[in-house]
Amino acid sequence: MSEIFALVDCNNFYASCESLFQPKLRNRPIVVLSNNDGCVVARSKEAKQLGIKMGVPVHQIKDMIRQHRIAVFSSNYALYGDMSQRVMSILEQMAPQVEVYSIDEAFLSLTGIESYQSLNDFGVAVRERVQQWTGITVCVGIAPTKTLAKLANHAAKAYPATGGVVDLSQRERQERLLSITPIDEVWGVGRRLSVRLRELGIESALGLAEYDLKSLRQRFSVVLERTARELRGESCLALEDVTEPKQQIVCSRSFSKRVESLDELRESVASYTARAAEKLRAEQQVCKMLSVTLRTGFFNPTEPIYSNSAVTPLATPTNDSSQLIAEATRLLRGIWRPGYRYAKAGVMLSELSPQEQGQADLFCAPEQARRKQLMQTIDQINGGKHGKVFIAAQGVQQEWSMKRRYLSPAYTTRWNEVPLV
DNA sequence: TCTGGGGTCCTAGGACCC
DNA sequence: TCTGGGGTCCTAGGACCC
Repeated sequence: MSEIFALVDCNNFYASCESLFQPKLRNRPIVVLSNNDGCVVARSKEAKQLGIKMGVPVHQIKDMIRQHRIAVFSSNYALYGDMSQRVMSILEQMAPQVEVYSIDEAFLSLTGIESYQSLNDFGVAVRERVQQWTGITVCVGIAPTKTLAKLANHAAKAYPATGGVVDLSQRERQERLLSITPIDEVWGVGRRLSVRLRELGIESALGLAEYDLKSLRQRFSVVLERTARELRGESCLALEDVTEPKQQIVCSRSFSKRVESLDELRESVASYTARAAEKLRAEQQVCKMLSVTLRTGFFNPTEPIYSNSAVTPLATPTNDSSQLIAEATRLLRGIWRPGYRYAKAGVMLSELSPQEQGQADLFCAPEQARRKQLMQTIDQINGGKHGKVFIAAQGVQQEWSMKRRYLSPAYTTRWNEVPLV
């Protein structure tokens, strides 16, 4: 039996989440900004129509914002994460297997459902239910490989006449779409590769699909060869519905202002470490390696540039916040230099392994057991996220912490911010 | 003034071993 | 005069994704 995948992708996800709770914004241009309110990371349909590009720094479009009365939001990940879970749980009810691929998209396995339901009807049903139950509009692309399903989804978004569902299970339809799809829109072909492919005369997705596989592998890599095979309809990428444990955890942020003092840097690095350690504990893992990075800005040519990082192994693998903060602070002291205006710092935990459960506790030192208890208690109070209880080294004022001037309320995750009707 | 953050996979090349 | 070759492991860097 041949495989069938669907890719379900939310339309303009962050912007849709925002307008959902402010109906007067419907049909108006909306942009959502990156952390620190730096660049545009999401746009409503109307904002796209105004020609606002993904990733553009917000200060470059401030005239447009005023002129077209564009609604501007800081990223509100509490809201988007919660809406995402609602959408995903509907998909899990409807499809036998689901791979949550990102905050706003999921691959489904539809293998076998054709015997009792048309693929297109299934796509339409998914679209309608998600719309009705969450208010979010999705598009559905259906095809025998993930890469083709991506392409189908792209077409469903680009051509409203499709009604938001494209079934590419027929070979003739695949070829027609491949021939009109520019090479850089193929999943797995980024900016660099598309330049090199065009030099070889490969302009369209069809061009890549029909290119000699062996020379693709020789000139590029097995990855691109796989993409070409997938475009031909040969499934090389399986549905990964069991999530593998993470291999590394990163927490880094740009500051809201330039930071020079070691004290403030220490606060920020302590905060990022605490956040990373929370994620590590939520994963039920421990880490063996810790690294700290920091850098100045590099857009301003008049400022001296400096960037550095330091890494250390841990004596015993751990996920204890205070222990990790102590090490991170030590690393930071080693790479901090006075006289620079720092723009960003970050922490990375790596060489992760599963946390030992149960029995091992019996033999670990009482002090260690107490610390473990303390971390568990903190996580419980904070609900597994960062919250009210924290370690003093993180600082209280946090003047460096990121700008979020246009943050919407936590409509769905905080009782006192629930929308009133 | 103002330019995000968090991940994965693959490859080439060096170190080392026999 | 003649100075091997194959294998593994690790790391840094490049490319991609959202």
